[in-house]
Amino acid sequence: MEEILDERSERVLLAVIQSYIEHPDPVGSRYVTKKYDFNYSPATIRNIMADLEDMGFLSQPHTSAGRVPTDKAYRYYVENILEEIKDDSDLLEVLNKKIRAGTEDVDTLLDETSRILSSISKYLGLAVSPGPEGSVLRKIEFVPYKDDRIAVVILTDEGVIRHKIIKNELALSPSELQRISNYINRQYKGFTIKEIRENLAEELRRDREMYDNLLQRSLSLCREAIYTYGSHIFITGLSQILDLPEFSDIERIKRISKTIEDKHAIINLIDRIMDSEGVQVIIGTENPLSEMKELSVIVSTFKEKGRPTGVIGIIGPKRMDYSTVISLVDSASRILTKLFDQGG
Amino acid sequence: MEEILDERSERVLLAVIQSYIEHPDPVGSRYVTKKYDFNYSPATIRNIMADLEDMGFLSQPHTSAGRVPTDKAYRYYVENILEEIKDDSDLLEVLNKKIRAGTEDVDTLLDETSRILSSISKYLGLAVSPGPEGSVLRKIEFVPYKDDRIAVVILTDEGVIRHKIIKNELALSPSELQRISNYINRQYKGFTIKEIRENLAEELRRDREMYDNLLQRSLSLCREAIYTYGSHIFITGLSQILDLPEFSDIERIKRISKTIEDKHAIINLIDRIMDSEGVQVIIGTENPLSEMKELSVIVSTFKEKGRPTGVIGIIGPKRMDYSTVISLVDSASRILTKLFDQGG
DNA sequence: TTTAGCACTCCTCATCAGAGAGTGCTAATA
DNA sequence: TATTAGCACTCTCTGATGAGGAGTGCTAAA
Repeated sequence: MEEILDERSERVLLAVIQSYIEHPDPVGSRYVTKKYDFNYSPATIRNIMADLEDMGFLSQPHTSAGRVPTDKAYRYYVENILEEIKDDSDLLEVLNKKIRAGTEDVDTLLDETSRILSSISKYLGLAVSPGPEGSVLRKIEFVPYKDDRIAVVILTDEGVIRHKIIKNELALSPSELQRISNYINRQYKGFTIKEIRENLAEELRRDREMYDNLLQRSLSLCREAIYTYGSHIFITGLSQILDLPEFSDIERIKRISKTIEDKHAIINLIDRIMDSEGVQVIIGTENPLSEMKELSVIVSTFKEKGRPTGVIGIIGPKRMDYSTVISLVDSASRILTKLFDQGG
Repeated sequence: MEEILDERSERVLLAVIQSYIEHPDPVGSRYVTKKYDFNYSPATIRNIMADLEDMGFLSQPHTSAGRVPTDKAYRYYVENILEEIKDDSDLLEVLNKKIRAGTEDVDTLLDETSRILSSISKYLGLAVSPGPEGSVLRKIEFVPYKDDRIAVVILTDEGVIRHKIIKNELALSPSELQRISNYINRQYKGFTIKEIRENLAEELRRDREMYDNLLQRSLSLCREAIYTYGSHIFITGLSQILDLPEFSDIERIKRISKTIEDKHAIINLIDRIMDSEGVQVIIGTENPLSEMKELSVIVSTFKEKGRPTGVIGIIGPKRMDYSTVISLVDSASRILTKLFDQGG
């Protein structure tokens, strides 16, 4: 599967990619020799580049243009060539400070993180809050609100807070609500939302005949409360990437802004990532979302108690500065993980 | 101040504007006579158009092009020509249904409303939740959370729910927190957040010497809780307006997307509107935000108990279909107002 | 007061040629 | 045998040119 290039070809490939990352113009053989002072003539480089094209690493927009890296080239670059990840302590400082200064509500924190990632990288910042599997119930409160309404507040170990208003169809009194809160808290604290959902379905089925009135009420109320619990997704910095030369094409901008608005699709994408360790790099067509075939996505999970809970990342053009971005995402996820383990 | 046009000029102006709204190409005299069958020749129309240009209603991109309406023309159009507002009951149906089906949390409701306005109008949807002046405290709860954290939940009469995590620096016990909740609720229920803020500052100053310990704690905790309370702003549908021909210019798109991201500026704009009755139309350069000089903003407040609480609206190109959009915004604000007065 | 006629202006679009960048191939070279 | 110089070729890009068209303003006639 994995092709190995001899050192010389690799150097040429690296040169083409680097040049293309700097400015998105097709790279010619002469330019490569001059800029990266090879000890070979343009003709030799041309031969090598022709070989690289045959192997699928480079492509030509048209016969007499220079070469452009393919997705395969970027993949090879990320896998094999990339220098060690540098810890950019300046940026980390900013990130760290901002994160600590802010509120501790996870949604706000992630929104902020996404913005920071965007402003440092000049690409799109991405952050996804813990979903039902990653959210451990800490406390649930049923607070009487207007006449026939109840406000439910859910607090999780991870720091996610969610609220919801539901109808008080059974006309439960404040003291009953208090008792229900207590019951659910006793019963389900420490379980993930997903586990609670499943448990609840089970119990409701089982208790249908046993018919303990308050219990039934509690359970169905609780079910309603956590029914809509899901990840929140933050994508920020659209105006940043509009400055990039590859987005001078309006059709592209349209596609991208539609993709960003469709958060549903992105949640699906994220689900696949949750199982993997470390920083994930998804280049162009590797992405199952075809709308993102001209973009690369760099993501990493952050963890709480060793379990992946959420995702942060950066979305940018394929010709992005991978080493910087990867280390940035990596560092950010470490910072968040540390923060979570302290704060938990 | 207000110029009056004779009927014939007005008809010509109307024709130019309507044509330009249909498609953004400069309108020529011949086209006007043909399309809107005037009983005059192109030459006559030309003379009229030249007069309208002198008066500042029309302008020419270049000597031998047709005419384009100026901001002044749109203003005149909106003030004088616009037919009566039509109640588009189909759209209202959709809006009404969607709004009722959704949750009752105001932020979610407004987000949804903004999306609906956008999808119906094909422009940007705008919605702003009640700020400190428009939010009447219904209930505040201090819930013990992690070790040294308190979750504060604020419920308002309008249906806004806000939560915040604050540090429990004074190590207050759950029962103390309960007592504080009770105290604040008794004291401040029915006041707006703004009033509470002012009151709180006052009381804190007064009590500094009197020194009732729990009271002091309650007040400062409460202050911290409502300190950050502010409007939330929802602007949706960027990808919608990218399809419009006037946004085929990238620089424009950049400007607009930057403007949208800077919600701060928009909040300022909104503040001015809160005092006015009915639907407001802000055309191009009338807008204090210079970044929006190529856009028009149609907004209206919605009310609770006769008091304006929030704002909804539509942002689009200047050559928008004003009568439809105005009636849409008007209807939407009525629906929300009704909803609020029932639900309150 | 209205309109026909006309010269004029300016934009748009297609065409074309020349410059430039880059290639692949071949033959000479180290 | 690997490398390189040379060269013909291909393709894009740019700017110039010119025809066509839409629309105007002005003048003079109806």
